[in-house]
Amino acid sequence: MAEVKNTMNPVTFEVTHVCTQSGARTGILHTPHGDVETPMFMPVGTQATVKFLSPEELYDMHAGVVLANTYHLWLRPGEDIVAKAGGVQKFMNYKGPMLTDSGGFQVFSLADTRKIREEGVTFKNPINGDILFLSPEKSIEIQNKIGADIIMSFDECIPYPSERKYVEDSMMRTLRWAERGKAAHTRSEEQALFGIVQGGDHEDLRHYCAEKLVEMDFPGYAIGGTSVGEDKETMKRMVQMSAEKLPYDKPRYLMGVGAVNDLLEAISLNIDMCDCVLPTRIARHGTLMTSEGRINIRKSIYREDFTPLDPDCDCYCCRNYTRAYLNHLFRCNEGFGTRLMSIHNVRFLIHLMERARTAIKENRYNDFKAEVLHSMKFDERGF
RNA sequence: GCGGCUGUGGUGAAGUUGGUCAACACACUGGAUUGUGGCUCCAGCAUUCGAGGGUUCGAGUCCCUUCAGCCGCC
Repeated sequence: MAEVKNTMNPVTFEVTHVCTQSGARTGILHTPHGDVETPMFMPVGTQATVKFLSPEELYDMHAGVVLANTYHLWLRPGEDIVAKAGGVQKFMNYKGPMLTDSGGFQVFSLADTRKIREEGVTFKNPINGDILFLSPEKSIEIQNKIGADIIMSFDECIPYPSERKYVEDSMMRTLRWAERGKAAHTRSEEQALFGIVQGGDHEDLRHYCAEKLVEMDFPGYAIGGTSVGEDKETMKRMVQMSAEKLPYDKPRYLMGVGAVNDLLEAISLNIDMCDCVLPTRIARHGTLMTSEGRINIRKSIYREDFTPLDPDCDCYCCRNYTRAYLNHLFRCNEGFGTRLMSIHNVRFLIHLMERARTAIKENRYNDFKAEVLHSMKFDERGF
C-alpha cells in the first residue's frame, strides 16, 4: 500500500468546469495542506511573511496558496532553521498551502551583481557582500528543506527585449537546469516541482521549451519571463504560445502577474494560478484597488470622505474604516494604515477571483470580465 | 516718544566686494509600482524677495520713506 502512495503526486489538479461563453475554466488544486479552487491569486510573502498581514488573517480571507522565496530564506534565517521549525508552514504558522519561488527571479532582479554560467549563478549578497552561488541542485535542496507544497524549477528570467540568440541560449540552459533540478528533487512524495516555460516572445522557442518540459512530466507548469516591461499584446502572445503546448489537465501558473486587467485576461487564456507583489507593494505606497478603479488614498479629496474604501468589498478594512481615516493614517505614515490597505488590496484580488470563478461556473465569464474592466475604467482591451 | 534687531513660497529657511534660471528641506499637487529588502521613485510647485520710491547697464542684496513684529529705554 505504501508503494502506491509513494508513486502519487503530492499535488494534483482537476478541471471542474469550462465556461461555455469564454472557454475559461475552474478547477481544484489538491495539496497536502488542503484543496484550493482555481483560478486563484496567490499573495507573496517573500521572507515568510506577507508584509503587514498575519498568516491567520490570510487564511481567514481565503488566501489559498501563499508564496515565499528561496533566495531570501536561504540568506535569512537559513533553510536549516526553517527545516528545524518543521517547514515554512509551521515556522510562520500558515495553515494553507505554500509555494516557494526558486530564486530564479532574483537572478534577474539583482542583475547588477550576478554572473550566470552553466553550473549556476554567482551572486553578491546584498546584506554583507559575500559571494554566493546558487545552482539548480542547490535551489531544489533549499526548497526541499523549506518544505512548501509546491516548489519551482530554477530558471533564468531574461529582460525584454533581448537578442534572440541570448533568449535561445538562456532558454536551453533553463531546460537543462529543469532536468538537473528534477533529478535533485528528493521529496517528490511531499512536494510538487513545477517546470517553467521561457523563450521570450519567440513562438518556436516557447513551443520548444513547453514541449521539452512536458516530456519531463511535471505536475504543473509555470509561464515565466512576462511582466518584465513588454507591452500587453506581447505579454498575451507569450502566454498563449506557452500555454498551447501544455497539457490541458495540468495546472498553469503565470508568474508575477497581479494587475486586475492582466489577471482577467490570464483567466481567459486558461491560466489557473497567478502571484504578484503588486497588491501589497502599491498598498504601501497608498494606491488601492477598488471596484471603481485604482485610487491614491493620499489625495486631499479623501480628507473628509467618510465612506468605506470600497463599499463592495467585504474586507476588514472596508467593513470598519473610512477613506478619511486611511488618508489620515497614510499622511502620518502610520503602520496601521499600511496594514489596513494591504489587507484590502490582497482581499480585493482574492475576492475578484472568487467572483471570476462564479462567473465561469455560470457560463458568463466574458460578460463578467467586460463589466469589471468597464467599472474599473480600464481600456476596453485590457492586458 | 527714542534706540536696536528682524521682515524671502503653505512652513523652516539659504542667499553681501549688487550680475543668467531665488539653494535646500518639509508640506502640497500629479504620476509610477507586476515570480518584493515597507516607510520608494519620477514630475510639478515664489515672473518674485513686507509696501512704495531712488541709485545703477543690472538690486533680495546699496540709499530714502513707510508699514509690521520683537527687544530695550523714557
